[in-house]
Amino acid sequence: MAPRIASKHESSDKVGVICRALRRAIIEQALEPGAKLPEDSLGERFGVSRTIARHALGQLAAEGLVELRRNRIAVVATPSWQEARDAFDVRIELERLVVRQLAGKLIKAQITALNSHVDAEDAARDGPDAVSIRLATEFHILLASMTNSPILVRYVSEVAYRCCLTLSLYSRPHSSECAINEHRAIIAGLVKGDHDKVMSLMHSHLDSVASRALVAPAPQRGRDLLDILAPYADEHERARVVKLPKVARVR
Amino acid sequence: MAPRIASKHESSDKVGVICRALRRAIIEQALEPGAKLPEDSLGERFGVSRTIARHALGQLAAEGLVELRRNRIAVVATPSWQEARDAFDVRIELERLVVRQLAGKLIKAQITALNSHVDAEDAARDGPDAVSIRLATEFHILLASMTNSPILVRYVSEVAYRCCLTLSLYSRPHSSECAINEHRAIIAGLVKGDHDKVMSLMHSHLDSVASRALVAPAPQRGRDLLDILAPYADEHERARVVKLPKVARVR
DNA sequence: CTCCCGCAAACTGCATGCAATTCAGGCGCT
DNA sequence: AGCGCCTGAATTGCATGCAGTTTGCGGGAG
Repeated sequence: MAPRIASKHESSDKVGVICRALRRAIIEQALEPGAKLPEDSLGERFGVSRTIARHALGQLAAEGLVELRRNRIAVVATPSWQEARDAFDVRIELERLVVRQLAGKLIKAQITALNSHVDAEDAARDGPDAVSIRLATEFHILLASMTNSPILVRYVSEVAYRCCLTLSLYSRPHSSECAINEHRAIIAGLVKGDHDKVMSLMHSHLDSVASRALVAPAPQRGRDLLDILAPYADEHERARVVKLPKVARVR
Repeated sequence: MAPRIASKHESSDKVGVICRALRRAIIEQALEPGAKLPEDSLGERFGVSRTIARHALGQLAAEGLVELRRNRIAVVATPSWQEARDAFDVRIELERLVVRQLAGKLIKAQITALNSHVDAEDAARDGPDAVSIRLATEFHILLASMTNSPILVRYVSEVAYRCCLTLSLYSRPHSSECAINEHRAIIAGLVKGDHDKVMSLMHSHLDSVASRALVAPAPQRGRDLLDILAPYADEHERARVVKLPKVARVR
């Protein structure tokens, strides 16, 4: 097949494309924990060779989203309850750092962006759980990205994705309503600039997410990998990780 | 810490071997920031093909130790002063979590292990800086590994390595003496079990390491002119909305 | 002598091929 | 019928080959 010329100098990163697609499929629970990810199927679906698919799996494994056992088919990670708890513990500390850095320092455009993201969460409340879970996660990533600290962004993203994973393992039907209000409260706290207050807001927010999530196992079984991946195969690159959602498009 | 149970994110022997070797070479400053890492040289040196070397570089890039630019030779990462500062900020939070979890919970064997590690640091005081820096870093990783939280271990390791990198960039001749005493104090605090005390011990320890390391945002080692100029090149991209927007001495 | 252009070497991006290992299920044995 | 072995298909581990890009150097023009 004809290799397309890279019109955008960034989008010829095939590994990155696959990683983003799989990440998204995983956090939207299209790929459940334990789902198999054979290299050829992936390569075929995304139109690349096994080499590339393999490389992408390596990256995702480094992020903890995928488990890679030697000579075995890669699977979506299945974090144990304890690992999930640990992930939330780490996440709480990291996000406390995020809001501590951001409190009182947001500029207007950022506040606008946050508010419209939460509006999008609101709008998605009636939609599928998968989307609202993803949006809720992306709110936290959006927040982290405002620190302009690449390290912090990366770690918060990773750990948030992993927490998302555990949600799909241990959580029962999602009720995101309160989470949305808590997000609004956090924004308000950030604007107000009270460091301690907003840190404790974030802390209790994540605590409550964690305790809602970590109640009891509720496994469900899956479908065919190829079907699941079909919607993700050609990425609509618009939404990198977090971007202004399709609803309230500001500007 | 034994590589016995390699629940290590990355898969097999060969990639893991290369990663560990390079990590160590980097933190011992055998490979300075900016050093080139061509795939074939690596492959030849380690007796593997480029494919494997490439995969290893991908992993290290995910950890932030290596910079991977498309169609360009991979290089050892050269974190900016600000990135270094951010890394230390994250590290402080993570390690506070570590000691909070460990305070008063260490068993005798662990205490012994910690003490003998610090003894080793002591013994290496007269040796080359590289070794004592590595040992000091490994002390923190050893500590983290005692939490039995794989996530925490991974993040602490990563960020500690990155801080190490920073040290080789910005730090002047290392004086590890006080660090050793601080390590002993932390062990003592952990045994005693006073959570707040040991958290603040760790906090001030890392703070002092950071401030010893990040004295001035002026790199002094022989670096590429282009690297030095990099912060000036992107201009608006670099505008950090948070974090001392005014006082920052851009130089 | 300096600067610029262009070409060859070096290097990466990626696909493909082959050997080794695991997986699935059918057959024989008890 | 149950259990384990054995065999072929599926799948991974890894090396190599080819094409496209970058680098660096040498020669010619100014």
